[in-house]
Amino acid sequence: MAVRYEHIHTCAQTGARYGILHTPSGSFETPIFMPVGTQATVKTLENDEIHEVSDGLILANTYHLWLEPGVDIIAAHGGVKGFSKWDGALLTDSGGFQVFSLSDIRKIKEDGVEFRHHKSGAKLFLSPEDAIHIQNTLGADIIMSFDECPPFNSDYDYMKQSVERTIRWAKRGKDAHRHPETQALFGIVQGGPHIDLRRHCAEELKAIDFPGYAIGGLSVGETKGEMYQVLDEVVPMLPDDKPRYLMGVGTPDDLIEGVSRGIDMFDCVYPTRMARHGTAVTSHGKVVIKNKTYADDMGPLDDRCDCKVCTTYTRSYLRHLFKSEEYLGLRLISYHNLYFLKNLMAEIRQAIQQDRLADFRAEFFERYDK
RNA sequence: GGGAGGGUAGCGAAGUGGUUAAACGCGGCAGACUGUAAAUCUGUUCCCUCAGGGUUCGAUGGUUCAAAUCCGUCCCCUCCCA
Repeated sequence: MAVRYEHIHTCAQTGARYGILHTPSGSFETPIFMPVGTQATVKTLENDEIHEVSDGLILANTYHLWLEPGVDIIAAHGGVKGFSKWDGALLTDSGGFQVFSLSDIRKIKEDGVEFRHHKSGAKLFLSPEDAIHIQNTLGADIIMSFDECPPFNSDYDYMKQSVERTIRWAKRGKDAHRHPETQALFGIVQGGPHIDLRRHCAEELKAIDFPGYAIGGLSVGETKGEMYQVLDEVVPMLPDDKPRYLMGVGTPDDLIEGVSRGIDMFDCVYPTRMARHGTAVTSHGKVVIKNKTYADDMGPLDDRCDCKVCTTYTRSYLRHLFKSEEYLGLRLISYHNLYFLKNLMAEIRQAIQQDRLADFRAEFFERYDK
């Protein structure tokens, strides 16, 4: 197996897990947050900075890299890591989410998905086998099953049909997988809000046997309460000796709630996108740095943060960078936001080991606004 | 001195008798953003006690039921010719 999960401790207060994820590119403490670098770049940051603000495991996206620059160019570099010169660990998403997010220009068939290129309009086709083979070439340590991520509120019959297809695609993907010894293929549990469908999907995927399991189809517009309910039900369905990955989740509160429910891995665009749009994530909540109130604010972005941005620059300066559309602003907030989540996860891990995650959660929300 | 064109909300710029507090862009002020088609999108932007009311379109005096829009006078700007 390419990836092995070593369970070390369960928080007595919450049931949250502390463990170590062993991968071909290193071992990582969990729970872990993984920054997203869709186009083989965590937007605005360079590799040495990514190391500073992450735990060394990041994402890239099959769909986008397949289209641009194409598999051949990446293969010529020996894979995504050779291409971007990222020397940490890597996970690639399969493109399943893009089937959902580009839904107005796709046709889902049993054999795969017909897309229209979102820029050129060219007709493209991606099968579960293609998605795995592309990921085999991209060369990530962890690769994902090609799933369908339907809208949360899809009607039951469609959701059932979709889940069945996702299960069949998962099996086909595993059969097509060429490097199971160096790349761990994770299955993805779908089913929307329907617990029976979630259970069915989880059982079938466990029967196929994957080295890790993801929960998909969440953080797609449903309420937080709905998401937590699904987690409450679904996490216990997953094996204890395998990593559990909640896809697409990354607000500070959701990370804490997810960990408390037994999740080990997260990824999210949230910190980097918010940063580029001018919002910092801090221990006190969101700071919309463009707001006039920060024009003459001599304080740091987050008075509890020790990252180089918070220990160097004033809010006033950061606001100035955004108001004058200077690139440095995007970089600095991106850096801080990721650092903040990295630090948050480290605190969470420590709290789990000390059996005090519930206390930590209470303390965190005490000062965290909204 | 002669000729031509202009002065509209913070800026630029439409509008040339009524449905105009006045298009649109920029700027300003807010909001959204969760497996990244996103350095994007949305709202708002004369004043107030804001489902209503009050003052506007260089100034001033008229015409009209009604004017940013028509007429008179004045002020200012740009360009061309001397």
